[in-house]
Amino acid sequence: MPKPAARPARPPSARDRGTSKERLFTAAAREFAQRGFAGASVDRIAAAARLNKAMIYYHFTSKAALYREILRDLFEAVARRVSDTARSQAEPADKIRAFVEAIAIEAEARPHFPPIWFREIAEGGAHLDAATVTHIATVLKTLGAIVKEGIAADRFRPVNTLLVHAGIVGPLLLYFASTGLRRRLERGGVRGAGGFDRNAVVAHIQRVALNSLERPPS
Amino acid sequence: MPKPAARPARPPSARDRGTSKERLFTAAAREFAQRGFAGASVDRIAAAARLNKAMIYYHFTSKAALYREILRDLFEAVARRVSDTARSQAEPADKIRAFVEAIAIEAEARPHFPPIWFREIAEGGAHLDAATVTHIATVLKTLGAIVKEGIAADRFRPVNTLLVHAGIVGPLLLYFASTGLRRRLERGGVRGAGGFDRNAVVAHIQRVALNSLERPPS
DNA sequence: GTCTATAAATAGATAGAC
DNA sequence: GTCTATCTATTTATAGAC
Repeated sequence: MPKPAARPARPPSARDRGTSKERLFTAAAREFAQRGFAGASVDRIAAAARLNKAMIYYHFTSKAALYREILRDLFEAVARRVSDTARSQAEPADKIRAFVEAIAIEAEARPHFPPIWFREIAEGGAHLDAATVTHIATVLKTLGAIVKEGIAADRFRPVNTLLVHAGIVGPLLLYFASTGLRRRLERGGVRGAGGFDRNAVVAHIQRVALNSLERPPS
Repeated sequence: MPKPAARPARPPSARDRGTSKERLFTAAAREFAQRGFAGASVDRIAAAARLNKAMIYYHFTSKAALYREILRDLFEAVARRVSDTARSQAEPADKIRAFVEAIAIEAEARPHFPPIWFREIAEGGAHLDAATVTHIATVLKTLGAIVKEGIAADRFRPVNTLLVHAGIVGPLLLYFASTGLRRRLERGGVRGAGGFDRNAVVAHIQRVALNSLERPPS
């Protein structure tokens, strides 16, 4: 969704929130996350938004365009939050912690983020438009700048940014995307798979990422 | 594919390898990895195997059953290789290294593994049958046993097995599944995203995993 | 084992009334 | 802005000939 656009106060009727475009957008994000691009049905999206299918083609031009818009919105938000992270005067180590926290916050704020991102990776980024690629590049470059800063200050060892990124984003997305699967495994006899403390996960990933970066104090 | 079944020697004609069932299985794994379950078409699978669509229903009973069989085969192979890893007399640290290597080897031997696994996570494990869940549980339990052994020997700190697992499997799959996407990013201006050394990735993940586990030598 | 032909359902998309 | 009705293509699946 481009801009939430300051809306006048409205009776917030339980299930009837937002403009028709917003409702379609939300319903579509959910549907694409659950079923993937090919598996998603414009009929189901419209029904979930309590609208007719034709409204999707009125507000967006096609199923593919709607999906691209969701991807763009998603990475625009991630890129913005991550960028804010790096602009502070904090220590490099704290910036790494903030980077991890930023990804986690976006993954929680937009539950469709981890599943959609996993699917898009599997598809080789087939649906990413140029703007979205730019946002992803921003995330990578921001992390790269933090790492570089830490190395320059002799706090970090020289480590490839993409390895650091994979070490943070891989586990984080795996955790947030696997809620449903972990429940399934729990039922299948893997004890402890279902319940999991969000803060413990974030703290662990922060610690591991810093472990891989920081020089042992001399 | 249940058992490769000792086949008599056959003229290995360039593109005509294997029984019709094997060809369908291979083509299907590729198609499911590229397009996901919903996006895959039985017509395309059959065509890629140079067979008719009806043959899929002859050898397998449905598209869903074929997909489930691929998932089962995949995790059976992973579980077996990982189990072999833990049966040795090696040090706990070396077993962790071997675990990482085992996942990497399977991901390379079956290129459809990482994308299919990402998609299945996104779908909450909807297509996993009981046997497959057992294999996944075996992988988790094997890693758990290694961690426990290391803790008992006072070499590892007490760390939740699922966190260790996420720290290994998350980055590894992310790396192997993102080959296509990284090329796309490289073209989009992220230098160094495309080229990447497989051994460097595995070594890094081994090091990071052990960092998060091992007690500092006293 | 392998094929053709076809059934039956569902998909994305559009025209046009209101 | 929102709807109904419909077109067209594609889908999974099956029947039955060879």
